[in-house]
Amino acid sequence: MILSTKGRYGLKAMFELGLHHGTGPVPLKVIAEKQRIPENYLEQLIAILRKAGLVRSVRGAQGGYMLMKQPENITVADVLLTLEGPLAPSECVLESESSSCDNAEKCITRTVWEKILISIHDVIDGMTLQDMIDDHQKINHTEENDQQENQNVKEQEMML
Amino acid sequence: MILSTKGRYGLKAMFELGLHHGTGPVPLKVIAEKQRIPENYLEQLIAILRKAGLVRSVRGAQGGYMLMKQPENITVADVLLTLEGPLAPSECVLESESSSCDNAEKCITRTVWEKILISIHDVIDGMTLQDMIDDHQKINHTEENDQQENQNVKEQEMML
DNA sequence: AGAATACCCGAGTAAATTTGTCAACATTGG
DNA sequence: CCAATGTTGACAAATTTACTCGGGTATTCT
Repeated sequence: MILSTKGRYGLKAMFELGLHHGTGPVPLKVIAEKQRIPENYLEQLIAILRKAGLVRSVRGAQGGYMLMKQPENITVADVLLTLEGPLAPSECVLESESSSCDNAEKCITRTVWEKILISIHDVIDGMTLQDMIDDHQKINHTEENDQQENQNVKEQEMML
Repeated sequence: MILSTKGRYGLKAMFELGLHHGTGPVPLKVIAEKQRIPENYLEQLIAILRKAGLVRSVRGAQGGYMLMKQPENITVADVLLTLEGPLAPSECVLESESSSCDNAEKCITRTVWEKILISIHDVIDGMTLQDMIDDHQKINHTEENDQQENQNVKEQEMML
């Protein structure tokens, strides 16, 4: 697996927060249950996201977490890079270590890693939480366009 | 890092074999030294590549390894998938496990993983060992086009 | 034949990472 | 106050990585 559960759980959690954006803080417990993430573990992950400035917390009863920015201003890359670190196929294509690859301009495999890295970033930089929410709405509506609206809400609660 | 040393070492080794393609078997020791790979470890990796039908071996003195197919018929994907397994960002986008994602059509993060997977495959399926060799030759010639040919050979030995 | 060379195979393992768990504490709303 | 919730840091089992090692087998050269 290319991504660890950190990135996978983290994006799910952020998507969940996106769904509830503008409706007050969402408790950790709720995020964990709806997205099927171990609550104690999510605790650690969301702390990382908070320190990175992607979510903010409200302490105390009726507290919880909410997105720090609008869903259209948070990319998938923001979330994944925060939790996973750089998604480089090989260390030699990290900006911080460009000098460590002593024969950088001669290493042919390096150009392969660069192309992979670029293509990954094409995807994750170009996709925001809002895009994910839009996709989600679209799927929901095309599948249940003859059902009641409150049913839609109930279905949303079950999304992975 | 997205790839482990298996994939990274493996592609380097295959590239090295590509450089020597058509000139008889290359001993493991030579591959290991030129590509700076621990010889004992490479032994294991190349065994996997051999079982996958990507290289063949010639035993005995003056033996070694060579590509099973032409460099233009071996893709980067062939090598990486053999050594790393599927390069899926998440297990839910594996063909073998499509049913394990019980809410497959509803899981929005899954569509993100799918897009990443597709973009990675666009790169690795579309690139062969011959492409890498061509790139390598091009770099070599533009940098040393006024030097002797035997110097070129010596430089090749030093490539990572 | 015998030595050198090379591949083959399986066990072991130290270090790092992953994937959590747990407990105590701080803060807030009612 | 007290119940709900976030905050923090320590701990740890399980897995993976990245090898090392040792002995065995096969082939070729001289």
